[in-house]
Amino acid sequence: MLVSAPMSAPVRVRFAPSPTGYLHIGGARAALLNWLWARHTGGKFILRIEDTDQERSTEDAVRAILDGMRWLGLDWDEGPDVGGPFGPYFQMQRLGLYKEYAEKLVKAGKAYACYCSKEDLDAQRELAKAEKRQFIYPGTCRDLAYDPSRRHVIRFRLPKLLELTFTDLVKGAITRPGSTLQDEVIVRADGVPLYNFGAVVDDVTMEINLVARGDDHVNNTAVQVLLYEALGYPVPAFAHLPMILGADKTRLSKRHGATSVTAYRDMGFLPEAVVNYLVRLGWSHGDQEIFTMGELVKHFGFDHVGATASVFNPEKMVWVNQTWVKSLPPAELARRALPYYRAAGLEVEGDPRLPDVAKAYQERAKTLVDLVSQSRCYFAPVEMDPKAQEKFLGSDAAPILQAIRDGIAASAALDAAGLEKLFHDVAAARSLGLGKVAQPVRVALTGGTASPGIYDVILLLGREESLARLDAGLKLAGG
RNA sequence: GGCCCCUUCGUCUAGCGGUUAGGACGUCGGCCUCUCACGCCGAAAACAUGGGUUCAAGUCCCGUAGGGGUCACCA
Repeated sequence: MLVSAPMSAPVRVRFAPSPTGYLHIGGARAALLNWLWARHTGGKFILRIEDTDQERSTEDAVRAILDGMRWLGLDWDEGPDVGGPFGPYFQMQRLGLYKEYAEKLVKAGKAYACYCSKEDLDAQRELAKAEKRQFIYPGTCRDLAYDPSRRHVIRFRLPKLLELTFTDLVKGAITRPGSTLQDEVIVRADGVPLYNFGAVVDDVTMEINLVARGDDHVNNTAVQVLLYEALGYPVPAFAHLPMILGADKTRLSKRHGATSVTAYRDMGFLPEAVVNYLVRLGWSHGDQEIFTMGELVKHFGFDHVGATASVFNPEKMVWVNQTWVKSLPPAELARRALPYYRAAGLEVEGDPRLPDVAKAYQERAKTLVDLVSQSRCYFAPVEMDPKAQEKFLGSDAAPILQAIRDGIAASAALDAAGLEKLFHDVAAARSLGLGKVAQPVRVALTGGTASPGIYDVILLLGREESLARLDAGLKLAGG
């Protein structure tokens, strides 16, 4: 008989990564949705490290995952570093617990020792494959006497059943024929539990009442439901989140480019934007595209998580990021850009122009890296683009540069209105369009053809630097 | 191959029996303009397919096709 966890209990959800690599996009989304649900309901978000695969788990990966989550702003109420009442939160530190629960099952006849060798089982699998048969463990050791002195694993004794149905919050009812299930190994020969058992024991003991995870786990769920029952605990609610695919519609992987969240940090994405993009991949709230964390917490629910896998679209993520870059207060944007300036070798710390630079560039920068590279001319010598020079700093530019130079040198105080008058006067005196005046000046001042409004550029550079660069430009123009 | 899940513009999606099938990214055209952006206006672009149920189906049911996932002493 299935027992459902009472949903009136405070929500306890978890993210349980295995530390075999960095925090990837898919894991980040699973973590995010769990976190949002916990915050939405006022429940708890637990972080548990499933490090029972000793071959592949590393401490570096643990660090990378915690890093990624912190960067995204996903704080956990219980877990590594913060502890909690149901710890420890690393599975390898909970071995005694699994042993205890496994022994309970064995004593109750719900699990048994299996002495089959890996080699033997592999051979049986091969044979089945050759005969185009499905291999299901035949229960060879089901009724053997328990002999702890022989090397053995523990297998779950599958109850007789026609089929098993559980309800998924995003996919609805999912039914699995009992004939496709088998006596799964739940504890290895070395006493370390396997995923299906470790996760269930932990979810039970940590009082998790909603399990939201990638839908690559749907096929594990039937056995897990049976394990909850065998252990005598209520079954939690499940929400299986569709995969994130690459452009070729296969599961997102390294082949598809950057897949770690920290790679996006390094590329100059804002965490708000990554969160915003990831949540919209599969979840929606009407037509709204841009959400603050607060709005997400307010509106998020599994009822609007779609059941279909979605393709990761880097262009749209860039757009989301750009939208966020535009919306940050300039001083804040400047503060966020600091590490990226440093990474680019630019010493900008304490430069009072920073917020103004950010303001001038925030609607043209798609990322923080972009912001830095576009604005480096204020913090480093001009790097002249040869094509720009050839096109705009010819001999005909010399008198224009000279006129602007003289105008700036003669002006009492530099301001936008004065500069506008100067440029218009210079243009009018020669019957030129404003562009004919502004472009050579822009190239002389920035080294390129694209920049914010020319008056803003001059104001950012200041009188001395502007004059110096105009002089240098004059030299190049043969003036 | 068995089993499970999925199927609205190229992509992310709205839709929860009656809509000119809406929005967003991207694309294309135009406006704005000192460049680049931003912004604004406009265009092309979708219900995989075949049967049902119903007065009425993108919405419900079944089949087919396609896609994804999973079949370990990995998670």
